Amino acid sequence: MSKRSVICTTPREHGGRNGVRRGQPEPSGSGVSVQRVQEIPPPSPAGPRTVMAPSKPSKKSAGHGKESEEYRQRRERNNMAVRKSRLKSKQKAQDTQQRVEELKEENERLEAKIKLLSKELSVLKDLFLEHAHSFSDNGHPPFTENTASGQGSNMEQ
Amino acid sequence: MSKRSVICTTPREHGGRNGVRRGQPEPSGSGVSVQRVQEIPPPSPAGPRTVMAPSKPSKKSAGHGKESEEYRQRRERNNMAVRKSRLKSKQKAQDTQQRVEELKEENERLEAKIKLLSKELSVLKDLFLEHAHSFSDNGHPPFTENTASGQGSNMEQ
DNA sequence: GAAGATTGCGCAATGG
DNA sequence: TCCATTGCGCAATCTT
Repeated sequence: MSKRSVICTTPREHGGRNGVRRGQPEPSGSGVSVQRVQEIPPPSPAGPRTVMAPSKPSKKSAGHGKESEEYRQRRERNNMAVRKSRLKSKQKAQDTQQRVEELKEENERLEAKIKLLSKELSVLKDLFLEHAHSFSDNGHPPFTENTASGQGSNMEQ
Repeated sequence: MSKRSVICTTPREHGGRNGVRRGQPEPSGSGVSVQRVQEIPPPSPAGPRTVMAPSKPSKKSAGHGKESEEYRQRRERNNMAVRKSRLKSKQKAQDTQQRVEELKEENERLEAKIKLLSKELSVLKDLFLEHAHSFSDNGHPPFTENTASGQGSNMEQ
């Protein structure tokens, strides 16, 4: 069923990395609020390790620190691309599903039509048989083509 | 159409680690305490960074550190579930796509069959018309049912 | 070769 | 409580 998870959608933030990023205008196309919250409430007791962390983004707006400014901009763009791509993907899946429904419907229609045609054929054949002698009198052989085979059972799907 | 509402105020930082495997990650402050409550995290420390360090096996095996041991176990389980779920999802999408192909093929078959039946019907009708007089001689009116209408054009797809 | 599109992966919230 | 789903961000790739 449709599920509308109302999850929190923090536009940015979540940062897989440590989150928190310096203010960046960045109008994320989605038009989401650019609110950003704080994170990491509980400071780790033992001692926060910082392994891969570049260690100190003190001056983030540095010319082009790998982890600031341009980086952030690229991340944001990629995030948008990802959202877009996923939306598209989802849309496609939905379309495919719908296509299945449509095809199933059409199939039913076609089968119904086949049934009808078969029936008509059957009736006509009966009529033919019923008056076969008439043709015979005229020198016409009843049936010669595969057109007529049985009565109600035609089809070999 | 799942819509996302902006409600949650993500307090914690997501540890979107990179694809690297984390042997013994030590989520120092992962604020995993509260759960299911989405309220603004009162504490808004000025120090925004807090880089969560990936490893650093100091002594994470603390008896039950909120962010170690049980936490890690749960995360791992969830990750497995996620992988499984995604695999399943992907599989389903693939199946659906395949279903479309199958249905399309069947549709073609059905249409071909309809074409054939229509042709047969047409032929029979022609025969009927050709010998209509024979029936007339027998006192049979040519056609009375909707069964026969035109010649080559029957039905409205 | 940089920008955008995909894809795999992990996290967290939520549904069941 | 556990597992399943789902939205999201990051990073590696692939495509353009």
